Amino acid sequence: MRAINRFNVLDTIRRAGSIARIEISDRTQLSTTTVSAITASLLDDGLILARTEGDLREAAARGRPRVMLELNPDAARVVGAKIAANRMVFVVTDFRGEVLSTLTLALRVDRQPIGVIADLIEDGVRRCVVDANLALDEIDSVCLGLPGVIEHRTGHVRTSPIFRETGIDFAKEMSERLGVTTIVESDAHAITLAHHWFGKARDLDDVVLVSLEQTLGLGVLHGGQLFRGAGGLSHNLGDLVLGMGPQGTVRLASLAGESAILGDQPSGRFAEAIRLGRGMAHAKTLIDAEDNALISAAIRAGEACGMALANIVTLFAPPRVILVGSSLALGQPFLDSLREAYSLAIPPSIKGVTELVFDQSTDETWAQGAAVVALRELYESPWGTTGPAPAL
Amino acid sequence: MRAINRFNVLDTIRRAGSIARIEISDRTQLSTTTVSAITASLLDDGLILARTEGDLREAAARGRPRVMLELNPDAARVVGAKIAANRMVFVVTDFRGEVLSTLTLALRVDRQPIGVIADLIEDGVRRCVVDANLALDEIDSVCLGLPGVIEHRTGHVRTSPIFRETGIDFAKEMSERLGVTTIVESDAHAITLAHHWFGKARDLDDVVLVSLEQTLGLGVLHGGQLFRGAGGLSHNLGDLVLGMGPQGTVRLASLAGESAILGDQPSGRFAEAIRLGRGMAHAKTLIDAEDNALISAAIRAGEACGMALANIVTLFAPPRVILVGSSLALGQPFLDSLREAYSLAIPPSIKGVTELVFDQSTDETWAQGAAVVALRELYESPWGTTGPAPAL
DNA sequence: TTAGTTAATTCGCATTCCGTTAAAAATACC
DNA sequence: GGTATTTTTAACGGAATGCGAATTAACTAA
Repeated sequence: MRAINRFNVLDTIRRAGSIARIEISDRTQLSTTTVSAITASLLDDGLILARTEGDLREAAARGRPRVMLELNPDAARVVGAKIAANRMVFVVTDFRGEVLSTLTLALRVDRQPIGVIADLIEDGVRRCVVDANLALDEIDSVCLGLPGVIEHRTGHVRTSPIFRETGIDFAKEMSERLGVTTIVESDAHAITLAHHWFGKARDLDDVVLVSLEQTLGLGVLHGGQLFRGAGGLSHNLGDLVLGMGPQGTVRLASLAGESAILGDQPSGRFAEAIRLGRGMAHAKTLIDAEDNALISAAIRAGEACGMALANIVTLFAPPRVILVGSSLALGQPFLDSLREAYSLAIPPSIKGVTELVFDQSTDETWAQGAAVVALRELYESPWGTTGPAPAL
Repeated sequence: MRAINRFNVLDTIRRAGSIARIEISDRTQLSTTTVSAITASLLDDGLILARTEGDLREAAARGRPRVMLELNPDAARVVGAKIAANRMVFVVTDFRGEVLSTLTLALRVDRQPIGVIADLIEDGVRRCVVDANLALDEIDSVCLGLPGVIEHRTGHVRTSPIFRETGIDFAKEMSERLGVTTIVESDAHAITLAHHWFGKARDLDDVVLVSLEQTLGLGVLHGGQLFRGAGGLSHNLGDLVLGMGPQGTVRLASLAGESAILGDQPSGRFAEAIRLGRGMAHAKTLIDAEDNALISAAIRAGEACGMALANIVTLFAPPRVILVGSSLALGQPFLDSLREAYSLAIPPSIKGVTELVFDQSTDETWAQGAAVVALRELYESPWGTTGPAPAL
C-alpha cells in the first residue's frame, strides 16, 4: 500500500517537476496527511528536495506560501545507451533523467563477436561515467537499448542485427563485466519512454511509437506501462508480412529497412556515408538532387510503412502515434507516400482516433530513454522505505 | 485494500470452483485469519456457500475435514447475448457463469433500423429471462456482444455490420428499454473471456484470440485483462490491410470475410443456407464434394488469415492463440492453408513462442462470454462490503 | 498590530493486516 | 472411548496506514 502510494507521489513529483504538497494531494487523491507523511519519508531518504521559492500562484498569494518539492537529482545516477550497428551513444543521467554527460562512438559493431561488442560497450560506459566526473560505483543501474527482439525480463537478446549469435543473456554478461546491475531493452521501447517522460507523449499514458531505423521497432505504452509480449518480449515491426510474393514472404524490413532503401552501395561516397551512419542524410541530399532510384525506393518504403502503420493503428487504436528514426530524414517523398498510404489504409471506422506525429530525435534522446528504463525500475523498487514493511 | 483482497479471494474461489480456506490462503498469500474474515463476510453477503462434503484429499484424510467454499450461484443473474447478422443467441447465467437458459433467434437483422434491432433484442432478453423462470428485475446486468468496432467504456457502437448507422449509444438505448444496466462489448472480446473462464485459456492470463466469423475480430488478454484501445475500443481484424492492389487497398475482410469466401449467392439452396446462418456448414459439404471455386476461395482465405495471424503474433507474442468462428468449419483446405501461410510468415525469431489452438465454440459459448463480461464488472464492484469502508 | 488566508503538521481514531496462541470442531486410528 | 491430526475460528497484541480535525506556521491585507 505504502509502496504504491510512495511510487505515485514520487511519480507525481517527477511529472510536475516542482510541486507543492497540496497539489500532490489534489492529483493523487491522497489526504494531505498521507502526502505529508510520504513526502517526509522521501525527503528523509534524500529522493526529493524542498524549495521555498517558486510558488507560482498569482503574485498576490495570501496565506502560508507553498513549499515546492522536486526530485533530488543526486538521489541516483544511471547510464543509458543506444547501441546501433554503426554507432553507440551513452549518456549518464541523474535521478530526474537529465543528461550529465554524453559519449558517441562511431563504430561499426555489426556482426562482431559478442566479446568484442561487449568490450566496446563496457569501454563506452566507463568513459561516459568518467566524463560525468563519477566513478562506476556511483552508478545505480545501466540500461542498454538494442535493436532487435529483446526479452527484457530475462535479459536475453533473442535476435539483433548487431549480433551474429541468437539468444544471448546479454544482461548477465554486462552486469558481470561492469559490476553494476545492467538491463537490456529494445531501443524502440527506450525511445518510447523517452517520449513519455520528456517528449511528445508527456501528456498521454497511451501511445504507440514506431521507430524507423536500421531495424523497424515498435513501442506500445498502455496505461503508462510498456506493453510487452510474453517474457517481456519486444516487437519487431520489420518482421511484419506485407504480402506473399513469388519468392516467399515480403516483409516490411525488405521494403522499408535501411538497406532496402539505400540499396547495396558497394563503394564510393555513399557507402562511406552509410558506414558512418549518415546514410539517410546522404540519401536526402541525393533525393534533393533528384536521384530517381532513391526517390522511388523512398516512396516504396513510405507506402509500406504507411500500410503497416494503419494496421497497427487498427489493432491498438491509440490516440497518438509517434514516428521516429533516421528514415524520417528522407524527407518529402518518403513522408508524403507514407501519409498517403496511411490515410488510404486506415479504416473509416477509426478515422480521427489517432493522430500522427513525426519526431526526429537525436541519438542522445534514445540513450536517455534507456536511462529512463533504468530509472523507472529504481522508482518502483522499494528503496529504503523508512518503515520496515517492504513492498508486497 | 479490503476491496482488493476481497476480489482476489472471490476470484480464487471462482477459478477453483470449490476450495477450502486453507487453500485460498495458500494461493493468495493472505493469512488464514484474513481469509477467514473475508470469507465470513462473503458468506454473510451471500456471495459464496459452504459445503461440507467434497474434500478431495486422500481418502484416508485425518483431522478436521475441509469445508469447501464455492460461489453462490444465486448471488446474481446476468444476461449475455451474441448478436450476429442472421441470428441472436441469449443466455441467462448465474453468478458462476453457468447457463440457466438459452434462446436462439434465427433472424436476419442485418442493416435494419436501430429501433427494429433494439426491439428484437429487447424481446429476446425478456423471453430468455422468462425461460429461466425469472423476472427482469432479478437480472443484475445485461451484456450484448456485437460484431464490429465497439467502445465498451462509453457504450457506443462505432460501426457494426448489423447497423446501418454509426456511432450509436446502444448501451444507453438498451438500458433504458430494459430498465437493467446494459453494457455492450465486441463479440470477440466476449468469446475471449469465455475461453479465459471456461475454455482453452483457463490456465493463462495472456492470450490472443482471433474470431473468424462474418466479421473478423480480435481479443487480447494481457495480464488477465482485456487489452482495449483508447476509450475501450475493440479491434476489427477485417480492416487489416494485406496489400495495395490496383483498385485500392486489399483488406483481410475482402479475402477472408464470410461473404468473400461464400461469394454472392443470389438464390438457391446455398443462398438459403447463408440466410439461415449455415453458410459455412453448407460450404463444407460443397467442398467435400470438390467444388473447386469454393476450395480455392477457402485456400485464399486461409492464406490471408495465416498471414494476418503471423503479424498479430509478431506484435503480441502471446504464448497461445485461439482461433474460433464459423470459418473453421470449412475444414482442411482452409485450415491447412492457414497453417502453412502462418508458418511461412512467422518470423524465426519468435518461432516456438506461440501455440495455435483451434476451437469450434457454439453460439451459446459466445453469449456466455458476454455474460462473463457482465459478471466481471459485478465482481469488481464494491458490493455490500460488510464494513463501512467502500473501495477507493 | 490584528485579522484573515492558505499550507503543512500533529494528534487521535478507525481500519486492516499479520503472527501467535489457544480453543473448538470434526474426523481417523488404536 | 481416548488420542492424534487437521481445519477452522477466536482473541489479543503489534504495526502500519490512512483520514479528519485541530493546530501550528507563514505570509498578506488592512
